[in-house]
Amino acid sequence: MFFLKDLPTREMISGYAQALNVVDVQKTNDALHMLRQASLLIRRLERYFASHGLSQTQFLVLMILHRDKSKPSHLAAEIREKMDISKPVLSTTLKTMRQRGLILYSGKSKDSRAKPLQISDTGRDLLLKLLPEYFEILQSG
Amino acid sequence: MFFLKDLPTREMISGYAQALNVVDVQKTNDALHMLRQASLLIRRLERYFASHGLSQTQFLVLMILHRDKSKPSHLAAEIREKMDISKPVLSTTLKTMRQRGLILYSGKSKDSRAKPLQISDTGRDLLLKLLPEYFEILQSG
DNA sequence: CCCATATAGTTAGCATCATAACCATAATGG
DNA sequence: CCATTATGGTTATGATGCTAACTATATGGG
Repeated sequence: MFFLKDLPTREMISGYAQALNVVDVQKTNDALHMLRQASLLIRRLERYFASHGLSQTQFLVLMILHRDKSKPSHLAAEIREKMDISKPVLSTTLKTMRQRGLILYSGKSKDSRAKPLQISDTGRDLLLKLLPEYFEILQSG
Repeated sequence: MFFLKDLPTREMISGYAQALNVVDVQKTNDALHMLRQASLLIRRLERYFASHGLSQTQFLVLMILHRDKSKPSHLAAEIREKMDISKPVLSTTLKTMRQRGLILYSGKSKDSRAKPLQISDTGRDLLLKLLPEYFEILQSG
């Protein structure tokens, strides 16, 4: 997250520019504004997810499981290919989601280390319930 | 942070659109791309700060203290007016920064609850050392 | 066949964020 | 002038993220 309320003005960036080899003042300014906008949006999304007991990560896992219908089950490793997130975090996230009944483990793999999992009906229902306002928030920016 | 690697395509959003009253597919698409771009950028910045033992929040506090030279000292409450951050987080952040010698408490206030603080020479030196690459990363987007 | 290396997933320890509740002092106003 | 309310700051607790180190199974070359 990026929490600065009053961004450096272009004049200020220009001030730094002389001393610091800032090549492109406009680009720097744009990047700072993007960070601020995105942070505000993410915060709104997180608040929304939290109001339904989900973290953003949990929501995204549901999205991934729901939208890829090419397979009946998925592995944590496959989810991780679609989500920039560390292995331990995904591991504990999935554990939490299983405890809440949002996903379930089933199916066998040739690889006995792997643990195939699927979205549950509960998970699917929750996701579908959240989607409309999710898109609304995305569009509100 | 927003960690989805493969964003929903416009076709996919359009698919949802019918069922979910997504008014503006383009806007939704743009918002998702902005989230992804900003997340990647923030991650790069955080990695950079971390390589110098700072969190993003600590860096921003240094920026605020350094750029506002209108006062010799600042209060936590004043910093908070410039940074969307909760009171406890700022409190512990400042505590950490003081232990590391990046800021120091001094000066008296009429209000005996308040604790005026300033950036230290160490803090200023570190900030100035980090600024060039900070701007470089911002421009690299 | 077996040892080295890679991979699936978990556990441990730490940092950072949030909210809620708290202490202490200021300010206000009947 | 004292009770209420507001404000500056801290502490407690819990969620989520990270890296490092671990277990266990697969895989591949000698």
